[in-house]
Amino acid sequence: MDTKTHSDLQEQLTAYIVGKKLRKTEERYTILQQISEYPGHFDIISLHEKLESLNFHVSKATLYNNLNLFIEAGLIVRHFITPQNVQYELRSLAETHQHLICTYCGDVKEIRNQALKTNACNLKLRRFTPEFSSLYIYGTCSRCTYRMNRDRRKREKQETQKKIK
Amino acid sequence: MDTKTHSDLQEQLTAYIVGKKLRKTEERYTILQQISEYPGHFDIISLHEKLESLNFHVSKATLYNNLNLFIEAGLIVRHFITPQNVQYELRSLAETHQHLICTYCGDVKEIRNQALKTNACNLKLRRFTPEFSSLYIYGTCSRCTYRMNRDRRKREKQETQKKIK
DNA sequence: TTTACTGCAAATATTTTGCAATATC
DNA sequence: GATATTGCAAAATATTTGCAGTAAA
Repeated sequence: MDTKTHSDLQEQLTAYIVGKKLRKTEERYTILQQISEYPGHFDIISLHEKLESLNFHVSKATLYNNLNLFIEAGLIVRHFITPQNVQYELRSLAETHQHLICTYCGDVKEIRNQALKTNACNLKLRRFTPEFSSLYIYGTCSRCTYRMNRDRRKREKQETQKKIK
Repeated sequence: MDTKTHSDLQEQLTAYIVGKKLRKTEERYTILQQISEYPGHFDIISLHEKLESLNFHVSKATLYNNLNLFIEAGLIVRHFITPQNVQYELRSLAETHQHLICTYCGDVKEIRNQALKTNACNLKLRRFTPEFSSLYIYGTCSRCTYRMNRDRRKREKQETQKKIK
């Protein structure tokens, strides 16, 4: 685990909390600590279970509240894969990759492609200050491509046999 | 309204339906017709109301089913702004712009920036066939920036007056 | 005639909200 | 001491599912 990154996160959180005159609660720092240990995406349920397994009990409401706080503080980002599949990720991690999302099964993969990195955050826009950008590439994963081809072949075979009958 | 685009859409839908051995229902073509008239984003509720106002009654379930079908057919795309704010858009429109999403108020704006257009769909990826890509730029809209600065000034003023007392 | 599609309502899943208790500043 | 934060449960919201009836092929 990259402890430097984690203490950076702590500092960022503290700066945000102090700036907004909010309160430094144990929950906030413990939740952030656990988030910093994820090597990639996580969802609310997984995070809740992770905390429970450490005997650190927080309510879902508190998790939601604090994840929103972390998003506003720029520490994490939220990926809306589907309305039923919302994933969170450290912003510093999210900046390193793009997402492939299968339109059929909803599977998410990450790719690292330098050519796709946009300079969206350096844009000078009127009436908007960009902080972070995400590129989502939708398409068909190999498993779904295979499944669909197989189903089509099966269907065509049935058609042929019907005609023979 | 661009009728050429709309008949293109109809043709695409028919091709998809025939290819998958599905059925050409009145609902599908009427829903698609109404979608083609949107100049930008729309959500399920707006679409439902639009259809109701024409005395064309379809259930929400049918709308959801068919929007999913249209997505699979590549006619429309879905933008997950937040879990409570899911927007749809003609794919041909979505390809022309990028999205600015305010982290604080959830407001969505569109920008057209040629430099940000990626060639993600031309990528040769292993185990994935890209169809469509979306770039989301998160940040702070001018209204929220203003609101936050104003609140901070107000807070600081209160602090000062407290010390004076 | 087969079965995909639709409508309705119930079920499911996720996130938000209200409020009392607690903890931070 | 003032009030931000938490936990709990209820409420609100969005989407999916099951099933009976309808309609396309």
